[in-house]
Amino acid sequence: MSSIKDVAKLAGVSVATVSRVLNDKGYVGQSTREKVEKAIKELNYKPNEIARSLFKKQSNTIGLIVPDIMNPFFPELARAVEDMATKLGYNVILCNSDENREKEQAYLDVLKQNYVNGIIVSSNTLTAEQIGELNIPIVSIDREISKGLPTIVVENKKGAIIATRFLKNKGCKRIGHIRGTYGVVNAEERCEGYTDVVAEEPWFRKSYIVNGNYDMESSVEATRELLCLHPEIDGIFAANDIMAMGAIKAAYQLGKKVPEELAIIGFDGITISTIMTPELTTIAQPIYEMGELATTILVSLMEQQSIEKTYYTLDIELIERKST
Amino acid sequence: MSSIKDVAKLAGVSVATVSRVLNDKGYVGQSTREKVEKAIKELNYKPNEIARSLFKKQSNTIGLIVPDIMNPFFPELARAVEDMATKLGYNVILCNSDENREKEQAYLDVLKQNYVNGIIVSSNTLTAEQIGELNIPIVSIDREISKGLPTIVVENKKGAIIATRFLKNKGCKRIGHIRGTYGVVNAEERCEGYTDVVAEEPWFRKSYIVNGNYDMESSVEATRELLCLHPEIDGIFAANDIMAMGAIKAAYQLGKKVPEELAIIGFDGITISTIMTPELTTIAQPIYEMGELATTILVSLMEQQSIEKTYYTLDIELIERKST
DNA sequence: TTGAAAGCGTTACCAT
DNA sequence: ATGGTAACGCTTTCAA
Repeated sequence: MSSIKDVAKLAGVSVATVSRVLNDKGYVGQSTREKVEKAIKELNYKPNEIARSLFKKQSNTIGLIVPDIMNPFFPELARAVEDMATKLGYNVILCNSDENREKEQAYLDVLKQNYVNGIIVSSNTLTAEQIGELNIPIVSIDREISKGLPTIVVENKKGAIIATRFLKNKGCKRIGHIRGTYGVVNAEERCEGYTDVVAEEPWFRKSYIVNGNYDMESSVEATRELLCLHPEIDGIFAANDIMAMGAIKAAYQLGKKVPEELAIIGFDGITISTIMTPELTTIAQPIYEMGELATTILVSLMEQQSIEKTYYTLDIELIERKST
Repeated sequence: MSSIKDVAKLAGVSVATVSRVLNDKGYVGQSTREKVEKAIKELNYKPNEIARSLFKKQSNTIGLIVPDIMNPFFPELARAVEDMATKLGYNVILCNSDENREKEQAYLDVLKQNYVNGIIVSSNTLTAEQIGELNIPIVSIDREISKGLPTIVVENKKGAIIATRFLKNKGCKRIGHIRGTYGVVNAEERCEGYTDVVAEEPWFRKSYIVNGNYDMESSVEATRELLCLHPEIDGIFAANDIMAMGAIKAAYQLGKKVPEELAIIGFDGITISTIMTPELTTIAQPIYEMGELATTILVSLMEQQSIEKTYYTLDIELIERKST
């Protein structure tokens, strides 16, 4: 790989001059510029980003930390972040924290050591102080960390309320809930929303709520338990789509017809939920938009542009399909 | 952030000494080492990876370029690569090429400019020469680029043959094929396998093969066309699971029962294929193993360890579930 | 308008 | 056993 020195030598100028044309900064004569450009092309020279980063203390990169890359929600989000980041001239490093505090901290260190300009994170272990110490722009997505931090979330509670009410209006007499991962903010909020709606029902008991881990397996398991314990259940609100899909599967295994005997509604609106049979009814988040918005805000922060607002609560939308 | 100089100053030694204890290289006295370690802890010092990379011309990072991060196959692969890379002490940068030549080239440049130690790529536009020019270890996964290059693939043709024969043995009289993306090697191979089995059938015509793009939408579309043109079809081999899921959906829309009136088999064995209703019969690739193997091989290459073999054709496995 | 040189944070070589 | 220093490839300040 040729370096700036090679270009300078070939063009018969100093490296300073080459740097100037590279960055379009400072004065450089027309003919000199042409010479340099010719040399660059001839050598197929590409600036060394590492050296640049060392000097600038910035690497033109943003980090994206997600808790579970196997949940389609996050690839969809990642896709949006990547698209927007590319558009704005940044690269993205995708990190999978596995919902694990140590891994997350390790990635944070790595990102910092690699001079990322900013980080988008979906975390429930990170605290506001930790972020403060990091001393680099961060936006939180999908999960609120602290009211004061730049954040993109949706109205989780409201969504859960809509979902549960919807089930009720559909005629469900007994509604169960598959909770999201214990300790995750949005899981709490969605559970609260559900509870708000059913708390007053005479039939309601704590055991109508079972724990899942936002993944399929745990949901199949949880749903089976739930349905064995409460065979009278005729409606389930799952805290995300993957778990809703797991619930459908469990219902199928137990010989319950969806939606005839059991209505199921999810949360997220991931693309894949449309190809289930039956297609999944869900509370859809504007996933792509969330990713774009997070990126835009982060970049504004990084580039110190003043922005009106950094905490966004996006709206969700009930999409009725065939599982209810 | 504190630098090596700060540590040296605090410990009352030279930066060279600090570097020695950091890397456990060269002589350093016991008491000196302790002083330095104390200073490191006190300052919470973390070496600057960028500076390290600049000197070493290596960034302790491997690049992973995939064509479509929305297809669950690739997150699963990415997950395996990431796990193994972390285990071996490397970070991974995930890039989504979108099956697009320019994006791919751009990422290749970016990775190179960032001194990645090696790259794992799933590509059908990349040529052997391009890779040679890159002058950095590369392993190709999921798609063969050239026989001479380190490669992890599966027996695509054999898998396709097994799939098609299986449909035949199940009693299907007319079998159609949803092809993968045009121009992608494994799509060709899978199509060949299918053709091998049905070519001699009296009913067979070219129009039993329709084109999909390895994604859901295109497959729904293609399947509808196929079934309208050939309503007599009672078996479909889709070149990947996502398209098989699309086919199930299309069948459902057209009022065809799966598997009673139409058997459908996919290819890949992605996790999500188990939660369809009906669960998808598929030719499963050992996805996680492929990712691990690719990473192991790449790292061996990077660390110049001699390795016996670099071209791996892994075996596939027919998993019979409910869609056939 | 251009060039020389310092500096970014490391590592490794050469002295001592 | 330890320290000084050149070098990695770039940007920017200061002089000319």
